Amino acid sequence: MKRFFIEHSEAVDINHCLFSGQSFSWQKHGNDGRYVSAIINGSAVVIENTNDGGVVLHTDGNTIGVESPQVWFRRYFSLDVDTETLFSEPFRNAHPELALQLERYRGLRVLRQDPYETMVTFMCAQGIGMALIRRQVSMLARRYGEHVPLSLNGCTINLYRFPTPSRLGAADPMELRACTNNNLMRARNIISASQKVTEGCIDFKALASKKNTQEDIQAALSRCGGIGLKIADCIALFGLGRFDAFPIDTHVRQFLGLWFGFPEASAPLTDKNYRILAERARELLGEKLAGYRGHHLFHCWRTEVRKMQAF
DNA sequence: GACCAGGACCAAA
DNA sequence: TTTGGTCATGGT
Repeated sequence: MKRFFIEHSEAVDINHCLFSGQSFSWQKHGNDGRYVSAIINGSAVVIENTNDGGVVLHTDGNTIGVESPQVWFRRYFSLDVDTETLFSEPFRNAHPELALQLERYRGLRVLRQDPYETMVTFMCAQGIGMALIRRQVSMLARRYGEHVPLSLNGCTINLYRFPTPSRLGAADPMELRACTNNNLMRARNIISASQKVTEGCIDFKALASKKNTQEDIQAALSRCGGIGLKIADCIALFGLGRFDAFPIDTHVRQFLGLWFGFPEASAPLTDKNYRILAERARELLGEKLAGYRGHHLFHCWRTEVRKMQAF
């Protein structure tokens, strides 16, 4: 493993990032949890938290994907977004108590993750708890992903690459269902969507283009079975780097009602109501970074109000 | 034992 | 257009 010291002037709360950014593949190591590991863009990556204005990045090569580790870190943790001034002064004045709570999460980053991995992961996230979601993703990688043993400080860590689209596309649904909470429909949906990626019917690079509106992306992705508005928006936000996407789940709906008094938030989340709420949220938070800001609100809500289990 | 957990989808009203 | 049931299982 090679070591790269990554200095960053902006605050980065790695642990919150990795949980909140849906990075189910990360693993924590050591009693103090100082080391976290994963395979990103085909490279083994270990982040060592130094808590002194930097992190040490351990990788198995000089690049991650096609980028240098420094460039990768900046892009993956979206350090190009200034989270110090994420919420405008008018917003902070209008919601002073909330603004104070949000201060604690300034180091939270929305990650730019692999779109295919993001897609499959969120397809596993329907109507069940976090523990089950993480287990499904972990089982998929173990059963269908390539094994990568990693040596760190004399200990061996067993990592698994996330399966390729062609591997999952060729899987037997009856076998795959063991990894999808025994849900046969979900297994079939993942296989079908993976085939679409392999065949090029779903082209993430083209989808991410700024030329596409949120509606375009939602329409293209929800042609896949098992992907509705919410999952499509999650793929856009976390996998396509579209920080204007604003996914609304049960938690988002709750805080839109409680914190901002949106009357529509008390109604069920039908497609029509979803679109109304998303539009109102974009008006409140600004178009360009609505999803990024929404994720800070989400994480604050989950941590302060609805206690979520730790990373 | 009930209820909820980071939904999608179909049929019926 | 909205409502209700279904898929599934583990934690509280």
